[in-house]
Amino acid sequence: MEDVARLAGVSTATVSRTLRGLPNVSDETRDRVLHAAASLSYVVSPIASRLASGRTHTVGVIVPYAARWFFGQIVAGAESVLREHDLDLLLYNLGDVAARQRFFGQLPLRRRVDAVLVVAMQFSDPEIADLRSLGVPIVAVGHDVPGAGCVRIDDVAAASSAIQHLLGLGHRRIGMISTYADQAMFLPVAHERRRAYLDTLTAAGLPVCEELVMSVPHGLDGGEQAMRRLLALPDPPTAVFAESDELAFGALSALRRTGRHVSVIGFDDHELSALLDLTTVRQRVFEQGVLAAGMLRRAMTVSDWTPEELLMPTTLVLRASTWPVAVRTARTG
Amino acid sequence: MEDVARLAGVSTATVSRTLRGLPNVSDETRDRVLHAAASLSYVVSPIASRLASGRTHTVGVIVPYAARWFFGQIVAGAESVLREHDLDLLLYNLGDVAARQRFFGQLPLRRRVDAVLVVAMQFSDPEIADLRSLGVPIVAVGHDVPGAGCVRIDDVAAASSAIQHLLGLGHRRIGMISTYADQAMFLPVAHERRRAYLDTLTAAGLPVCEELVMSVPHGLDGGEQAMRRLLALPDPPTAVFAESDELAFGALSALRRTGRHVSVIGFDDHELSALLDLTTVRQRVFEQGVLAAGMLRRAMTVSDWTPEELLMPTTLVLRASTWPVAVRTARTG
DNA sequence: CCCTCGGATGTAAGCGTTTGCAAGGTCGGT
DNA sequence: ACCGACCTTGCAAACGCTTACATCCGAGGG
Repeated sequence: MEDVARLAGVSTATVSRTLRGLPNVSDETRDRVLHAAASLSYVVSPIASRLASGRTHTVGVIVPYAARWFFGQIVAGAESVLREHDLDLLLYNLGDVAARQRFFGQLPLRRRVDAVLVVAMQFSDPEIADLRSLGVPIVAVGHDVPGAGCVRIDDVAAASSAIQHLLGLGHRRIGMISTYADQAMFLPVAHERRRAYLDTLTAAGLPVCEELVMSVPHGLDGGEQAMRRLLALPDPPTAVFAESDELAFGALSALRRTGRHVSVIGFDDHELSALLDLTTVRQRVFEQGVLAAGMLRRAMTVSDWTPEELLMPTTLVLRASTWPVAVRTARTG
Repeated sequence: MEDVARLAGVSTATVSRTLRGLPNVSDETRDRVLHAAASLSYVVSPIASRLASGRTHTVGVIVPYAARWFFGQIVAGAESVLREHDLDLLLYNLGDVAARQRFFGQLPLRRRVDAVLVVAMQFSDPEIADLRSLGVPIVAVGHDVPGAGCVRIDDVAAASSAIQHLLGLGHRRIGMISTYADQAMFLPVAHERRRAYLDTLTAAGLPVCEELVMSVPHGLDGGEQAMRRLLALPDPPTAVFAESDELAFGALSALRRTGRHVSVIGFDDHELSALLDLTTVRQRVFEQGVLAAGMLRRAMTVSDWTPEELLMPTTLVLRASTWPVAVRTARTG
């Protein structure tokens, strides 16, 4: 920077101001500095800049499973807007208990980020307190975190619409594939969607059969296993609601391999759902990442930011994996 | 840090040495410092540390499509080992031409990373020169970059084995779905796999029909579109080799919707390939990310590191999407 | 008993920016 | 011609560490 200053015949202070586009630099000086910088192919050292300014220009992103489709989309969405504003994104993948404990044990985000994005993770109160202690704004995607901004869908309403759809097709014995009992890392949506399932059935005057709710680890294998167990029941369901499309894929797989026919509805509208003709509840995932990043930016820029809440719409996407209950299986009208 | 030093009754230099685990600190002093740091819940400022030491503790990762399965796996694999060694990972998504031009225009990695990981991207000579000018070690995943380390599979051999499989099933009219002509961002593997396709057919004494090689944008839609065009040919292929599983999925979709029957073989062994019964060439993607990160670490640690090359094995995974050519379609033996 | 050597510790000079403050200049108003 | 307001620019003190170098000390060796 000194070299540039010398070449342009100004002080480093002016170079700094010019390069950051601050006002109060005359046009003529600005040109000279920019030329000097260009001719020396100089770029500011982000590190020194961060030290001096006290801003890290970085946001921490905490996800449970970075490699999973949903989280990949969120992160990609957030990345696209953060990148545009020259903000770095630091990804923390807390998929297993060990990683999580380490994370909260040493809190590596301290002094390191200007804001935090939490994606679909359920935290305990002390954990939330730890996060809060970072002293930076927090935005959550997919669920509420006390004191944090939030971009999400109405999980209960969306899941309920899925069940309504099945009810509308005449199904009365409806199963669910959930991950709610996953000890290692339960997702908040698991509980909301399960609750919606239970409440909607109850509201429809149907009995709730505990054995129809399977809890399995997330993923294809989980879905397959759950469906197999459902099929093995003495009185199997005629339709199944899966907490996510990936679970639904597994369910479809089990059905295909066993030659059985059960309506399946998923959740997310995964990029492959159309291919598999899966009826599902669509949410715009990438866009939620984009919006969350926008909110983060606001939180970092505006001095008196208060947590915002953004509710994204969902759509029921009808495909061939759900159909009216066969007359002979129907219990009632 | 001053506070810690005061509390422990030592100088900041000793605190620094202790906290970084350097030798030449007596056990007794070490304990005192650690206690002091703990009681003040002090952590070093990574930024100041980086400024002073001149090391960024960061590796830049350049991918063409962050949200795609393959790249997600690579990044997750790399992240898992980098995180373990407290290295930050800075993701650059150069999916479109604009992002790419911006990237090479301002080279935001300057002064910002200690190493670079390039994932399956083809660069022009000037672009490679730009990367080199960063003065840090470079490791590529999925293909060679001159002067860089490399973790990859033998694409030609692997693709060739796919074709051999089809030939072995008696197929003589074999199509290919490729992305080689994608102007925006061609992947190096597109060329290698296409070349393997052409060479293997030629070596088998078969004529190469240009019209059997479809180039489409990557993704499900691309695969579907390509298969539709292949099916529309006067003399359609009896088998198709897809550059990636995602393209193959699209192809399967087209087949299902049109009710036609063509053997399809993919490449990658995507997590959903088993579900769709897709025969494919398996490569261990996540693991390549892990290994690449390990190589990066070596490159950053060892002073006289020279580019290494790691070749990963691939496996042909036989499933139900390929079958012997029907007698009536067979042209020869 | 003196000298040397090596390990433990302290001192202080950076690392490359940002930014509060002060200085100098310009310009319009009176 | 003078004054104040405003704009441009420079000065220099942070920012919070790392690290080369100096210092001190006790232990061995001669």
